[in-house]
Order: sequence, then C-alpha cells, then structure tokens
Amino acid sequence: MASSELCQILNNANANLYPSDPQPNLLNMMLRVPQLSELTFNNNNNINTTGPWHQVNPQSWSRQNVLEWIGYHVEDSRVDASLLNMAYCNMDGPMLCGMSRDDLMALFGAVFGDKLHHSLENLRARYASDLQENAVLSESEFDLLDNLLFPFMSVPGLGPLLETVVVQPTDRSEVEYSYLSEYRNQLTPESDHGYDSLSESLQSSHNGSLMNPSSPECSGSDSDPEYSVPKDSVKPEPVQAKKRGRGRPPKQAKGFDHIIESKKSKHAPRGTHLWEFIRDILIHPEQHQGLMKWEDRRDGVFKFLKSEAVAQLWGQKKKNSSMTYEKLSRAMRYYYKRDILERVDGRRLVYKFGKNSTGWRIEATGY
DNA sequence: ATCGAGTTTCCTGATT
DNA sequence: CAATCAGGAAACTCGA
Repeated sequence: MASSELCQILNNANANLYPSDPQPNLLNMMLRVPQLSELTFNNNNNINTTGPWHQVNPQSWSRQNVLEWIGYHVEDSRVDASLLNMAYCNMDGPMLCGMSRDDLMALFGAVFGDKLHHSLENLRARYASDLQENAVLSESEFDLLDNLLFPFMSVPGLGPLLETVVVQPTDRSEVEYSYLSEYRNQLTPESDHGYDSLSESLQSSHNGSLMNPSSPECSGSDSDPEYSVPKDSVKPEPVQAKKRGRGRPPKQAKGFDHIIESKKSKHAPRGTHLWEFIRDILIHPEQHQGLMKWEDRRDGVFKFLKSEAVAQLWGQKKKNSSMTYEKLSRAMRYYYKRDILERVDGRRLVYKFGKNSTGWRIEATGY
C-alpha cells in the first residue's frame, strides 16, 4: 500500500467520523485530520521524535511517541486496534498531558482510557521524581520493552498501520499485505465479525466513543486469549493433508490448512517464544485470569492452572489448532538445557524461570 | 544451498 | 486410570 493511499484512508476515516459538527474544547483540538507529513517518519531522520517514549518525559513526547505509547497499551491490553481511530492518537505529549482522566475515558472508552490515564500518571510521576529525563533503562527493562513492543505488528489493524506510520522503512507494502492477509486468513465463517481489514475498519464510521464495550468487536483479537479461543472454529477434514507449521507432521492431518493460506508471513516476530508467551501471561494476570499463577513471585516459580487452556492459547498464537499441553510441555522441557527454565522436582505443572530468562522479575515488570 | 535455533510431533517409559 | 513428566528422535519453518 502506498503511503499516499494510507493517508487517503486516514483522511477518509476522519472525514467519516467528523463530518462537520465541531467538537468542543480539547477534543476539538484533536479531531484535526492528521496529515501524512505528520504521520510518516523517516527511519534515519526522526522528525517529530525525541526518543523512545519510554525514555522520555511524556511532557516532551512527540506525536510519534504518543502513537507508540498507545500502541504499546493496545497490545498490552489486547484491545482490538481496529476500533481505534487514529485521529484520537494524533496528539503530542503536551496535549496528552493536558488531558484529564475523563478526557481519556471519553476518547478511548472507560476501561482502556482509564488504563492509559493510569500509565500516563505513572510515567509523569516517574519523570517528576527523576531528573534524568533520558535515563537509560536497565537491561531487564529494555528486554521487557523489546519483547512487548514488537507484538504491535501482530495487532489487527494497528500493526500494519504502526509499521507504516511509526517505522516507515523503505518498502513495507509486502509486509502490510502479509499481515492483512494473515488476519483475514484467521477469520473463520463463524468468527468473521471482528474485523475485515485495516482500511475497512478505518473507513467504517464509529460514532461516539471509539471503544464500545457492548460491541462484539471489542471481545476478540488474535492475541486475545480468553475471548477468542476458537473452540468451535477448528476446521475438520482438511481438503489436503499438506505440510503445515513447524515440527514433525502429525500422523493424521488436523487443523485448518484450507483456512490458513500456505503463504505465511516471512517474519518470525520477536517476542513470540514460548517462554516469553508464558511470562507475559504471568505478568498480566488481569488479562489471563486463572490460567497460570505465581507460586513464588520472587524466585520465578509458577504453575499452570489450566494447562490445556494455555496450550490452546499458545496454539492460537502459532495458528496451530492441534497444540496440547503435552506438546507445549515438551518445548518447556527443552528450556532446562538452556537455563531459561529450571526444573522443579515433584510438583506437577510447576516450573521456574532460569537465569537466561528475562523480563519477569518484579523490578522489570513493576508487578 | 546450508545451517542453527526453536519449536512441533510422536513415542516409550516412569511417576503422581 | 488419567494426567503429567522425562527425554530421545525426527521433522519442520524461519532467518542468517
């Protein structure tokens, strides 16, 4: 997709959203249609950029920083990004900091808006008490961010957009289409109500608050474990038992090859290793209630509460409907050799993070 | 084209 | 008995 087309989409989306009726005060300031020049950034020449958002005081954030920050929380909260309107994201740090909790909740919905507000307050407090505005993050913090930021690209809608808007390398058209086609391929006849594509979702008209809790669209996304485990969407009887996914081919063809197009994304996204997936479930318990729990938070000992559900989630993430705890646990056991996990003897479903795993420690997660 | 990493799948046997 | 653990072997994808 050419950048001009993207700009067109954004402009159309905003024109649809805000035809003529002027909005009051602060909101009004934000409803200006973003111009391409404001939304594109050169890789080597970060106009509008002051640095990574997590290293800069929110008061000094550029528009790009704000976009990245929102994108981070979209992924973190498993929000269906196709419902986000980019116009709401079109603000810089000072403007963002001028918004009240109510403003954010009005724009982003009660739950997500509140989360954004909470995050913003934390960041502001941190920088208020820390004069080193551009302090370098610890290794573990960087590691965590590195792992958490990359999954943007797997957020329906926002992923491709952020790739274009935020990263803007020389040619992303293939990547964008790869992502979009992947999302489409994930849709099944039963579940085909969440989103169609970035452009369609952006061009559709959402009135009022952009997050509508009652909307069925709010309850599912690719990385949205509890809400969209495709219990009944597994397609039986593949037309043809062709090679699929990683690993030794199953004896009996399973899965939904005919749904997933053979041409997959060339990228193996970072931050998608099994242990990272497990870690992220553990450090975001509010989003994965009852799946896993810490046995000893300090020492990194954790337990599977719903082993098969976690396996299903992992399978969902890897687009492998035949994943089981049996197989997942085999992969877990391979981590012992690499000191990513340590053995916990005599306790079923209990594992412990090893010295080569990162990002789970309290000081790194804040949880 | 090749290789290594990181799984995925299957399997057998042991343990809880 | 079912679920889980252990770990070997082979197959596979992806990125380098």
